[in-house]
Amino acid sequence: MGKDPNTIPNIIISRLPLYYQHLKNLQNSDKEYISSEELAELTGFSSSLIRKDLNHFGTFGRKSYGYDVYCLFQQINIIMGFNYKKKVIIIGAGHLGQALAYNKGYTERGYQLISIFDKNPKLIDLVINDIEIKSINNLEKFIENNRVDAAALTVPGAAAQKLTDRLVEAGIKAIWDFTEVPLKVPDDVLLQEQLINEGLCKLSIKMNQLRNNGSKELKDLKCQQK
Amino acid sequence: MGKDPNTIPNIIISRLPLYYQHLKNLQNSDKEYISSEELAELTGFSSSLIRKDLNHFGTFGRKSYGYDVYCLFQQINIIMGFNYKKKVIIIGAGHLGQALAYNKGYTERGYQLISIFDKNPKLIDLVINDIEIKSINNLEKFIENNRVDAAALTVPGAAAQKLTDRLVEAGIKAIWDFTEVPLKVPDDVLLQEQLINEGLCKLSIKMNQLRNNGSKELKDLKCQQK
DNA sequence: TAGATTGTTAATCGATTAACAATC
DNA sequence: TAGATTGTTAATCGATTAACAATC
Repeated sequence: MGKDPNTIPNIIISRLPLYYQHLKNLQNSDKEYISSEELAELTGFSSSLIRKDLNHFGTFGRKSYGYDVYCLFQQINIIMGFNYKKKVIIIGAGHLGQALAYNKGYTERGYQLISIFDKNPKLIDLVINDIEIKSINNLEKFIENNRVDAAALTVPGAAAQKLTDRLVEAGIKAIWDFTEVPLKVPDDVLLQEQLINEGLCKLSIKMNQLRNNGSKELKDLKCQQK
Repeated sequence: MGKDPNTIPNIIISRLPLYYQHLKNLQNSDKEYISSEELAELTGFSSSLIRKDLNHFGTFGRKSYGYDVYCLFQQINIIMGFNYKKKVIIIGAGHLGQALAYNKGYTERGYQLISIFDKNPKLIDLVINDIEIKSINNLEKFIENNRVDAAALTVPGAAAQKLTDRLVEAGIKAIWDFTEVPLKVPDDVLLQEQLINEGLCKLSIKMNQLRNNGSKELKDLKCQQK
């Protein structure tokens, strides 16, 4: 699977969202062409790496000009599958689930948010950003009657595996997981973790390094017990 | 800087949040020891890599037993700087900012959320999770009177750079950035991107690969124009 | 034409894995 | 003791960078 020559290497996949982000932002500029060197400046990756990443998918550049900003963005959209329409639902209408209902990121990435589910009777029938919160009791029926390509999971950790099982059982093949608990899914189901607090972790680590002046103190730690 | 032998390699930093997550979840189990092989099962990293990562910081294991689940968690907390207290504010009380006000991830990571700011008069004085939304006009005064270690930025892209400049000017050294626009900060300010839609991107790429049966069609793309 | 910048190969660098002695 | 599992070295693997011919 990882050896299929047609599979995109994970290391490239990890950089694609950032390429997308910058090329999207460049669409509003008056820039027609951008060089790999300028993209390097923006993304922090080396120009050489960028040229190599792009050449994995095809030939996009124009020698001595660079890359056509509009065209490259179109190609990145194709590579990321954004021109393919996907329907998504949100499971859990708590604070995070509601915020995700207002997220502006779906459409440009080819997603359409079609429903939100919760078990709390006080939330059911509430309308969030034009989308009515439905009872979780109706989840299976809804999936049966509507093509649903992906589900965002924003429920408390304790409920997460049970709801995952229901989603899988109902035929969902892609889960965007915001819970911070380990979930089990069959091999044919895509499980994408979104560690909402990852940035908080990394900032803490880096602040700590600065405090320690190069984390000298993080060198010979020990577990005390025998 | 990257060559300082006391600096934690970025590649290890990138794995630490996941180690933390799993060790935290293990605290509630009755497991006393965990082997690198079991951690490999949980995290998806190889046991060899895990042992090597941990040995970067010290000696935590017990031969033939594995790692003490409680003690290793304590050490990871130290490594990540979570036992050091940090005060954080949120800039932007929109849907995402409000959801972040309810985020349960601060305390366990050593953060304390102390204030939220917005420019919308309708939001000012509103209380979210016991925290009063303050006018952005009072930002500088607040930072002057309170130690603030980090700021979460959840404002519209158009306002992002201006507010970043104000935060930097006021002395903030760490920014947790949820905007999807490129921000400029001085070298001594930590800027941590949190691409909220990254998971949506990766799911789309992977769904697309499956559709294309190994993305054969993503091999010889071209920009049409001459 | 001279200058710029790509696409791509070869060289380098660094990260991961395999293996195993040490030892609990 | 026999079995398990660490810590660590050496070997391998893969990713990044340097370099440059091609060419716009």
